[in-house]
Amino acid sequence: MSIETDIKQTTPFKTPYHRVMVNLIYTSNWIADNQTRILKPFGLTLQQYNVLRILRGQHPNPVKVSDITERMLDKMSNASRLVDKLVLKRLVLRTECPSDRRAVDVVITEQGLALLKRIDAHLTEWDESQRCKLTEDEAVLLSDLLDRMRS
Amino acid sequence: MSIETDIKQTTPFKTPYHRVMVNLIYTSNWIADNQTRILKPFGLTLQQYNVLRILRGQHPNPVKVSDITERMLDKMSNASRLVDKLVLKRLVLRTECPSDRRAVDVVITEQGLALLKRIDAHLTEWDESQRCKLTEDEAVLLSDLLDRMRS
DNA sequence: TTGTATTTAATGTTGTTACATTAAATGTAA
DNA sequence: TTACATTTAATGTAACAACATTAAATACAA
Repeated sequence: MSIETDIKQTTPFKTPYHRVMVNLIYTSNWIADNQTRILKPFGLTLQQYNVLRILRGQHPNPVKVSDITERMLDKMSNASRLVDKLVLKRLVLRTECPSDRRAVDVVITEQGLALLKRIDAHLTEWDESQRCKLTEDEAVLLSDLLDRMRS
Repeated sequence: MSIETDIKQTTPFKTPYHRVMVNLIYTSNWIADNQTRILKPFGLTLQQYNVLRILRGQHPNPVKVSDITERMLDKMSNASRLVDKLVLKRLVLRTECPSDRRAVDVVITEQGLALLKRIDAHLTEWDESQRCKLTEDEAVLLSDLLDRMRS
């Protein structure tokens, strides 16, 4: 369905550039909504899930809170409080970094890894179900266009 | 810059499909951040701005709160409270819908239209500055790929 | 070493969002 | 009409985000 139909736009967009901006935000929200719905039964927000993924990417090495912030999709202020939540759920461990006592090392626990594994099955299923809509070449092309947009 | 560099991704994405999902959310956040920064001096949030645009699109006809909700880019629960804020700033008027007393008609004021006009100049300037990054054909292609992704 | 700037994480505050609930108006079927 | 379901907006709430500030540790230059 075209973006105009989706948002019940009555007047046409001024330019294809404006159309693509609106379409991007709409599509991004659509993806985030889908993923949030999948994560909800597991008691994780999208952001908490992203933090866990970052930690798994470095496992078994620790990641500093500042590094987590840098790598989050939305550069946000609060990796600290997100890690708090994950510590409460015993999905990560927080320890003082030995080489720099300002910094805090965060590591994903076995429990965290196990949860991610269960969730990945569901998210992958959704990914697969979407996959047929674009060919692999089109997915590559789309990513390249996005990269150039931000360049 | 490629999405991998932007988010300091160390391990490659599993598939081009996964890459495009991450890239989409990242790019959408990038656009929203830019627009939010432009709107801030005018005391509007991105959502409030979007509501005003929807109202301008129908001006001088009123739009019901439920219609606003339907047309918002992120289908959110709170058009009601957003309209509250805009009423306080005298940018919109809220009146009971004569034909259905459950519904509430919202209309943008002259003051609202004037503010939008001032803001549009700035946002258009940003749009223009970004425009050279994609040709018009590429913008059309990008929108089409996004539409198909959601199809 | 000392003083100053910088980095890092945590916290305080304010506003926003997500979700559930409420209350009023309307639609509908018996 | 009456009873019941549905629609609509508003509100209560808890969690979250944005932004500024704080406090501690470190870097660095004089």
